[in-house]
Amino acid sequence: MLSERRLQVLRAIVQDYVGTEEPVGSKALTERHSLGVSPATVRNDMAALEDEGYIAQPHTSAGRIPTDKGYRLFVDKLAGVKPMTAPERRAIQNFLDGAVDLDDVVARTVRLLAQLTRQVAVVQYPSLTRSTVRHVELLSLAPARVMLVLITDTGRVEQRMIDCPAPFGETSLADLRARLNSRVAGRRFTDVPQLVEDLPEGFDLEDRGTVSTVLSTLLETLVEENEERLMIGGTANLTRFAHDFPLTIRPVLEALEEQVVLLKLLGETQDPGMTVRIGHENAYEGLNSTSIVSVGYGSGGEAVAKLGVVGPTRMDYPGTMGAVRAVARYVGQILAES
Amino acid sequence: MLSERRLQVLRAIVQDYVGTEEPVGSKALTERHSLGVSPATVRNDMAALEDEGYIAQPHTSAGRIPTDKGYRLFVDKLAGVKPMTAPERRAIQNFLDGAVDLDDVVARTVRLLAQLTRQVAVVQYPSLTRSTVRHVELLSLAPARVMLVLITDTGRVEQRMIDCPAPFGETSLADLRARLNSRVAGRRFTDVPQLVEDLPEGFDLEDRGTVSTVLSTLLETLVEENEERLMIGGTANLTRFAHDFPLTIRPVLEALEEQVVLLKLLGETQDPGMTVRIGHENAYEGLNSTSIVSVGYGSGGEAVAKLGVVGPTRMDYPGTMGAVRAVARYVGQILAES
DNA sequence: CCCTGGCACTCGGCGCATACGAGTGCCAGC
DNA sequence: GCTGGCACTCGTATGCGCCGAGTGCCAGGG
Repeated sequence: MLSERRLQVLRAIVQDYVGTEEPVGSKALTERHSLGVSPATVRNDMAALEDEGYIAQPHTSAGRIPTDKGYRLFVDKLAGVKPMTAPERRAIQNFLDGAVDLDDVVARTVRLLAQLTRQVAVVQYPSLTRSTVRHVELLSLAPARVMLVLITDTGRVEQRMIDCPAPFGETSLADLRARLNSRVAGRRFTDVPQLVEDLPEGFDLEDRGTVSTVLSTLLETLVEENEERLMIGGTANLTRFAHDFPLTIRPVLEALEEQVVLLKLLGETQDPGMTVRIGHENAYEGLNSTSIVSVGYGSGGEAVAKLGVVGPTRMDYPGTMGAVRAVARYVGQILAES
Repeated sequence: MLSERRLQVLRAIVQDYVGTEEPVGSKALTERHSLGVSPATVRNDMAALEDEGYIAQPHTSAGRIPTDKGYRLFVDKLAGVKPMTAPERRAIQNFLDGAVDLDDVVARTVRLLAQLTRQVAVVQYPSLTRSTVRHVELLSLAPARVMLVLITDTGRVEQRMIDCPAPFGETSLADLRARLNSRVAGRRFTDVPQLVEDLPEGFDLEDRGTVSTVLSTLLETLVEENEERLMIGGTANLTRFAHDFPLTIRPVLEALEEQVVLLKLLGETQDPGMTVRIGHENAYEGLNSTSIVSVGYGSGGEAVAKLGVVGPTRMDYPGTMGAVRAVARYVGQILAES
């Protein structure tokens, strides 16, 4: 177990390193923080911290920088979440209040997060898995052509074109629309398959083929859309910490384009609260020198999706966590209102 | 007017520079291209080309690199469009054929363009301005709450929530839906305002407020959605030509996030064919060291949106133009089919 | 037992001088 | 108008030496 002072030393190292982006030495530490002890003592503490793997030297006889393990301890034990100031909270609310639809909410959220944290922001579209069906609409575009429109309670809309095996009358369509909605409206997506199973039986023989086609398209849409989408913003911020590496920024950009990877990382944790994944804790190799701060958000108490930021491991964790938490909270409010 | 050989020298310089990314000298030129003259002669030609502003020296006594003006001449007069090979064409078609909806078409197009050109790809969603209304759907979610869903002939769907000034019955809604569609279905967006102008008059006094609200929301949606959206991909490719500059990549990333800027640049040219904007020809400062190759695409003969790539001015113009043109053609086919 | 000041040592970064070589412009000759 | 030759330029690479921040270790003192 580390002594209290050594923890303070670690905290000071993290803070200084995050601020200056340069390895921090014992002398500088004692000057900038009132630890009440001499550099020599700090050196001993640093040696101990290094033995334990919390900090490391990039080169012999240089200052120390925190390791992933050091950041982990910092986040878990040494740092709180820095709350947003009142003006910041107002700005967040104002900015989000102007949104006109779901796309706009997500787009604004991404911009906002990117600006607040000056890092890359990632916002997952509200998930369909935990959502409910608000309405299913069927439109006849041609005698044997139907458009299926699925509307969720989060305001998301998905549509599919369906080529029917046989012409399908306007009255049959209205009938199907009514029966379908009476069964699935307000229900969870996961429940839909059972709910519509026996629906074709209520129709004339000639229409059953079309009804089945429509239903299977609906189920397909539900499944496909479980591959949720992401919106990403603030990639220009990557250049801020790229003086050392076009080498490091490339895999990050690649990871950001591979939305599957990001979705997996975001989804991995079931923790309802905030998650911080530091450096090598991210399973994906290209993100080994970044940290991801994410949190669930949703309209009710229930989280329906995640949002977060991707930044260098040397990030301002308290500030970032504060911003992420605040934004998630306000987005939840906005979604609940609409 | 430049002599034939001098044009050949310019062409050789552009080709070599694009290949090697290094300033090209007179000796290397004669070795790699059979110009039939000695380096000294080439030097004279190069001096002439430099006087005319087609090439420049980064430093005294280094090789020459093409200027924007040089690239311009190259693109206009010296280079053709390199057609895709048959296997490439097949690959494009296969890749695009798998798309399930409009979002997917656009997403696949972006990926494809980025991979083919190894640059940043930009695809504008099919524009609503030149599109027609396929269907307007109205859904009653609560007594005084209506959802408006607008479906375009390109398969795009937009939805808006409407709070009605007064409760609105299911029958009135059905009535409005029918009347609205009979007027606007199949019509161009730009024509919609006149077409619905007198619609409220056919309704009971108590319903007119709601009808007006719905109509104005519809018109609003049309206008708002004229701010078209973009999808961008392949940003990781920026790092390929960034060994010299994290300084150059940043403004490009910023420009890519400012979709307004890109939309403006894409929209600026009315040329139905391919447009190449080289370096400073781009009005936006951050893109002064990039070139944009863009072309319109659409389902009929008519272009409804643009797509293209953003890359360094030192790009392979013939190849890029070939890829852009081919992709645009196939996307048009896909859209026409659906 | 822990803290402290002192001291020798390490090593990366910076400035400087030098050498190298690619490339140029010019000129005289064919 | 093309060519070969030649002197010149200048950016880059290389090697060297210095400097200083920072360390580890140790002996002494509370």
